[in-house]
Amino acid sequence: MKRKSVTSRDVARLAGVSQSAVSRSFSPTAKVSEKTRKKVMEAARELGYRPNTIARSLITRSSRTIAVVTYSLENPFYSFVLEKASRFFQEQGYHLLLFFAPPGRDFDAVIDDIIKSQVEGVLMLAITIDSSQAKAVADFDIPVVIINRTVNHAGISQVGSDNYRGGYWAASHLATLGLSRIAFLAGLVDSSTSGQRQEGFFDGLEEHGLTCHAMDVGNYRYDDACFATRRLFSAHVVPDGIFAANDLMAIAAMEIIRHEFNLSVPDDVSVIGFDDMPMAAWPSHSLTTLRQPVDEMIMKATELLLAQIHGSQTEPQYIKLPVAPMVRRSTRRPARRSPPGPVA
Amino acid sequence: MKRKSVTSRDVARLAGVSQSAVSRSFSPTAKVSEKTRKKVMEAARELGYRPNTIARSLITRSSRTIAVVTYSLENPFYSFVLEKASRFFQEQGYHLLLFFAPPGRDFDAVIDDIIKSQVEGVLMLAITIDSSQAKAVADFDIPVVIINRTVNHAGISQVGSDNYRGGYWAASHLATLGLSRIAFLAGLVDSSTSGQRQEGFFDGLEEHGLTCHAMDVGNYRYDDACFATRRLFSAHVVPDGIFAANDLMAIAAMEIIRHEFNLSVPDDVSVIGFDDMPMAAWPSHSLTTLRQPVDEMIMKATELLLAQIHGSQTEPQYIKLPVAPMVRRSTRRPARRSPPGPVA
DNA sequence: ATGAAAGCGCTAACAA
DNA sequence: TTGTTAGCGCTTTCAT
Repeated sequence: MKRKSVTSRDVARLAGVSQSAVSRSFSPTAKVSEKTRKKVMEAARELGYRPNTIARSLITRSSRTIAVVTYSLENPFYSFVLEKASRFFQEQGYHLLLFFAPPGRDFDAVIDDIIKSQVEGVLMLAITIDSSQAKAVADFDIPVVIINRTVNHAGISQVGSDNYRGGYWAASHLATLGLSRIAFLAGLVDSSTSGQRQEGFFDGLEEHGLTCHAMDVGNYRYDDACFATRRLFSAHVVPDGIFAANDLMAIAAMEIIRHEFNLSVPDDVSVIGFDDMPMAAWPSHSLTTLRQPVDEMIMKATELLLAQIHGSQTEPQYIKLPVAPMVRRSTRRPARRSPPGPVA
Repeated sequence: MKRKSVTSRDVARLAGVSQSAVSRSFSPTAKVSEKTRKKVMEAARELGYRPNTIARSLITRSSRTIAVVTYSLENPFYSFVLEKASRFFQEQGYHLLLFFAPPGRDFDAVIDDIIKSQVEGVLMLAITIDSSQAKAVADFDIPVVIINRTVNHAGISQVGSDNYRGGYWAASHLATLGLSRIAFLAGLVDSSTSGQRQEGFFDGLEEHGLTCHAMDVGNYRYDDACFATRRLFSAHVVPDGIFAANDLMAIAAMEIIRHEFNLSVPDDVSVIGFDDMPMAAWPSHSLTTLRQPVDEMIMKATELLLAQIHGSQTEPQYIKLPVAPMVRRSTRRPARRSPPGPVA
């Protein structure tokens, strides 16, 4: 049945019905007699007919397509989010258009591309956009939900977790361990997440009468985090605690600390990450980290986007979910306190 | 300029030109006077006009869209491939439609979906399809390239690496190390890759007068590989060498061997993987593995798909690239041979 | 170089 | 229930 393009007209002709009868037969809600539908389906099968989704989209002005935008999949946290969210939308009958943010900051072209492609919604994964870009999309009435990044321009729904409190907890935990040379390994410098985690971290240190001993930037990437760690540990006085703005960088730091500087984690250096990606729990790493409720984030984000598409939710939402500390073996045991019994 | 839908007619009216002039102005190849184009662009900007890609696709019958199909992104190897290939197509001006294979074997619905969406090509990542499914797509003259899986039905281009020789090398290497209880950790049982690696592995063992000591299945997944490893090491006689059909499973095996059975890799057990994903080189794992030339695979696959789309390459290609052994520290040093000098 | 007109393949009124 | 008709927004002849 190899034919270049079988249209509903061809099917109609073969089935001896009108072209609109064919259209109706392929619409689940339309009312067609069983007899007609059967004839149509038979003819369709014989010709190998498939309704042309593009033509349908043009007239219904609904593409049933959602754009997902991400900047990289190096971090397994985001490939996980991508897969989960995609499967969700796929189950809901949506198609997924995937966009990668280009290396530079030239994001406008992608925004333009997204608008032209007539998607019904946009899901952004950790994409930092500025307010003019946000406005460009909003002006086209395309619902947008952004995961794990906040943008100052209102009008865009955001789902994230409590980065500030996460950073604060990290500082408190390291301080309570009795450490004093605590360093921060930052993510992408212009990302809201890294900024908020840092802020909470600094405030937490201050609360314990400490200041940040050193700081470097790993751009949320493995390689960059390795370089940053080498710099931190080439200093005259090396850190005894590190808070990295995500797990990937935390693991990179541990690799370097252990295998290049021959120091022990956690005996010489305690390390804390952020995300709790699956790998963080692998025994080799056993990384103490802040768990982002990723399933809940995905659920909220996808449902929110769908609600906005269906018009049942017009106000943008700003959802901040709590993070949960996962204490594992990359941080040392707390300093000995007075025992519970009578003092010795 | 928030308007629900600005069409080329609206722009034409404002610019005082015909609708076709607008269309031409947005087509790089069309011949329009500079004056007209300027007027049009001005009006377009003022109204916030964006050409409707869907309408364009309908008439040009070219969607400039490619479908990428994958079954999971748990394995970083595939998120890497996905990202690289996507960026390539994006740079070539194509859109990417992302499909995940459903959990069960019900792949027909996805195939149907892909055909209906009028994509110009399909890139399958490690997707096992049967010949009827392959035929369904081929009948619609949609070019397909499969990465890392072979399908028996001809007519579909395939890009992979030499799984058989990889398996053979793994067996030889372990045998040369003087090991004798060598086990195989299989991937997805119905995948061609796992089968071919196993075949080469078994033949390699036989060549050295060995047989496979034990075998289990890890489905290419981390968790399943952990379970499989536990079973292998709960046996009366435990393996002293393992060849896993991919890196992810090999690393899982090492985690279990080291941290649950307190054995040493490589002193007690040597482990070999397949893929050489970036993580394999991390010092903690330092996994001996077979490197798949992933960049080359992506390049070949994307170029091949493009060539088929443009009609310059009609015959399906079957490309098998060589793999390269990467010897790291998860396999022990070779057994001492007679020294190069005079025998002691 | 420009405008008028004819569709691309489909859905959705409207009649019958 | 069915067929007829009118577009969806665009590209592309064909005259001018």
